[in-house]
Amino acid sequence: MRSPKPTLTEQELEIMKVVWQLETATVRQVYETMLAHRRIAYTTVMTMMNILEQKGYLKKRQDDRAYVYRPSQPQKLVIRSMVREFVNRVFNGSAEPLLVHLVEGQHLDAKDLEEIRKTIRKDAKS
Amino acid sequence: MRSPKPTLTEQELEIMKVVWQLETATVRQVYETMLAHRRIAYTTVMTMMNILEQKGYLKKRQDDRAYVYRPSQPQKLVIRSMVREFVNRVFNGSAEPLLVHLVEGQHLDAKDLEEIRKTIRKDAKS
DNA sequence: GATCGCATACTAATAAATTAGTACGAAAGG
DNA sequence: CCTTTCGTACTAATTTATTAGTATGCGATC
Repeated sequence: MRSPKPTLTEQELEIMKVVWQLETATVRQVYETMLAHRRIAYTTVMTMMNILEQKGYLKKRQDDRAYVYRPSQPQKLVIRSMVREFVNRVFNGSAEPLLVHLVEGQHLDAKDLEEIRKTIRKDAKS
Repeated sequence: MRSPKPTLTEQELEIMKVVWQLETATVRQVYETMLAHRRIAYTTVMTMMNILEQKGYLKKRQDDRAYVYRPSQPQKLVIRSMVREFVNRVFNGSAEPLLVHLVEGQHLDAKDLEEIRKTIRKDAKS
């Protein structure tokens, strides 16, 4: 199972974000957290967490009465591969045009740019 | 019709890329182009181009026997809003972390970074 | 020990995305 | 004119995504 993991759908990502946030979570905890943002059924959350486990994004472990889930990969890694996929899909794999869009599209303000400059400098030395 | 256009699905984006490339295209032209990359039926392409027209991404005009389609918006604009959406979905709207991912994730090589530095400098002055 | 609360397993309804088939008309070629 | 070609319109099968219901079990409480 050297999983080239199936990709996360929109809703699945929402769940993953919550679990990453909580680090470890039961269905109920995720459910409660999501309820704060939108109407959703407990069983919906459960179904999706099961799917996420099948897809290899979550691991579950029995604990007392309920399962406790935890991410099987750090958020950074997963998001990184989502970025890679997006770049492939939209920009045919080349990241530079994405940058141009970000800079030109007012997605980034002056503070961001300063941050980036620093990051680049640091990175460029290594 | 102040269209907050429905978003493009994966396959629809493939079609749009071809049409942007050709600037103006019939179903057959798009079909031929796509055939070079993968097996697909003529009618599939037609169906999708109809959907794209309904969604407001393509305009058609009768010309001789077949319709001629053209993009109703420039590629840059559409892609920009896809980027915005992605940033919203994955990074809760803040673009800076995306940058960090790009830089750290070996998506960008040294030449890219130089390019970006220039872009940023230019942009920062305005 | 019957009932309530909470958990899971299993099932399923609905919607959206993807792919394509069939019918049919116009025109082009013989 | 009849057949082939190419085009559209309309229909639809299949898959994937999204959302949730129902059945059922277990432990705590009255």
